[in-house]
Amino acid sequence: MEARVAEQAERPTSKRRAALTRESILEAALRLCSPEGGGQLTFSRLGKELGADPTAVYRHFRDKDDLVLALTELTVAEGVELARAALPDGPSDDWRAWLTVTAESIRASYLARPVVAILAAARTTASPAETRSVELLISVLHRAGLPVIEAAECYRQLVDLTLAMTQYTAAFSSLDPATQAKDEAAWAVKYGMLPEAEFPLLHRSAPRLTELFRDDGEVFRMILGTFLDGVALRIDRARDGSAGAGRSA
Amino acid sequence: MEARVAEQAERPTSKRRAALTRESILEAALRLCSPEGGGQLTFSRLGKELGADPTAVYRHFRDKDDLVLALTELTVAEGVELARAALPDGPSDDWRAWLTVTAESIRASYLARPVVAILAAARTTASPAETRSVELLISVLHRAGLPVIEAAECYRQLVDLTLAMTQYTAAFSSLDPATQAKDEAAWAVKYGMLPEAEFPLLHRSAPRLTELFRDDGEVFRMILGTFLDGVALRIDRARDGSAGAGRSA
DNA sequence: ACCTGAACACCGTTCAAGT
DNA sequence: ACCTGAACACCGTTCAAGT
Repeated sequence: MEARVAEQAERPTSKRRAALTRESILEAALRLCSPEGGGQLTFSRLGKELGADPTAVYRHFRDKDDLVLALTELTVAEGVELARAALPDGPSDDWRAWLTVTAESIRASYLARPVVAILAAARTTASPAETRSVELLISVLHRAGLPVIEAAECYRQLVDLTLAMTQYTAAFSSLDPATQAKDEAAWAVKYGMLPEAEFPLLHRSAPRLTELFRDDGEVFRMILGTFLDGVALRIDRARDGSAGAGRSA
Repeated sequence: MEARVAEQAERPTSKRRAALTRESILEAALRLCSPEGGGQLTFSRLGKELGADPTAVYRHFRDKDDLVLALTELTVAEGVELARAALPDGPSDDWRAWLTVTAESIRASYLARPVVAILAAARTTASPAETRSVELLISVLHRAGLPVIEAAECYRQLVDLTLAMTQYTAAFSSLDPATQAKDEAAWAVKYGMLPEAEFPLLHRSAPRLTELFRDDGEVFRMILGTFLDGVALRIDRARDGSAGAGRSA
């Protein structure tokens, strides 16, 4: 027993590979998923990063989906943590700030590893971090004035909107630069050169649209703003009394 | 000359393969992309569908991205056509109906071939059908009361929101059934069994959330409704006069 | 109990050879 | 001018063999 321990500690400087564990594999995978790590997640690259045979990962994860789901849990947990750090303790009454910070935090943690966004934005892990965060979001909307079920529907809208936009952005920015350039050219050139006679409004707004092409974050922030204006309207409606169930103005 | 024409028409019933053209390839590709066609687009399947060698397609499209972009143009054109058919002639003054129908139509044409949504929802082709539709959308918002640039920003928000949600839905529904079942279980089981003491609101709204999991269309319609409420607020603000540039309430 | 490495069925793409 | 078919560099995954 003692001899084996000693043997293990014997060559601390030699390049013996770290024992493969779920945690060490997830760490390596997160490194690969980040833009600095190349942003691509394959068994081959993962094996190289771990100094092990690519198929060794199968001893710790059933398949790639299993691995991706575990990465999603970590990503969601990080997003929730980011949001909590940016918010005052406990759910304040500023529901708008609360929802904005939560949405931006989730988006940021996914965009730090775009592959995860592409492969699993629409997946549900039902991890503790996730369920606690959902309960909190619903409570913020409920305390703002929405009935419970409507608050839950509203939470769902916000999260799906955020995840969908995040996946959309991640998918585009993961295309190779030459392909992205094709699209940028479509905006900058084709939309910029539309004849004023036939396209009077597009002619005037093309510069702004090209600007927006170059900054997805701006479009997301605008959508979030408009969406939350709609939520505000529903909250006002719910507070004004139980009557008047009409939808649109 | 005449002899060759006669020769070509000679065996109309024999199984001579149709000449490979850009159009015939696109038709075959659209067939494969539809759910009934299997929903997967690969050169191998495409070659089989065309009765030709898989690599023959490379004589008509530079690479897969070129093919996908052409399919995207057709999809957008179909969406625009769908919207026009559902709307009265010319842009009416009911901006809300206009935007709703346009968003639903684009969504429907992409979901008829989910692979295209997954691979190219975020791409810009700047095709004539696209540019004409954009000009119309901006004009509807402008006539509703928004300044041109704000109308353009609003168009962009609506389209990105719609395309992102469509890609999100398409990506999830293209997962194999076993994988989708994992997520459904997360909602129906884990969320349904949360202890009431710790999760009072989730406990009450879990049934509704599970319902929403099963119908993405419903979530999209709700998001669209909330978003358009926000747009209505901005239109009111713009109409009330040029003062009061504040964003949120 | 865990890891290795060959093997398999797929991808998109290239290129020399056919007609 | 267009199509064929072998070939290449990748994917995820399986499985018998090692230790």
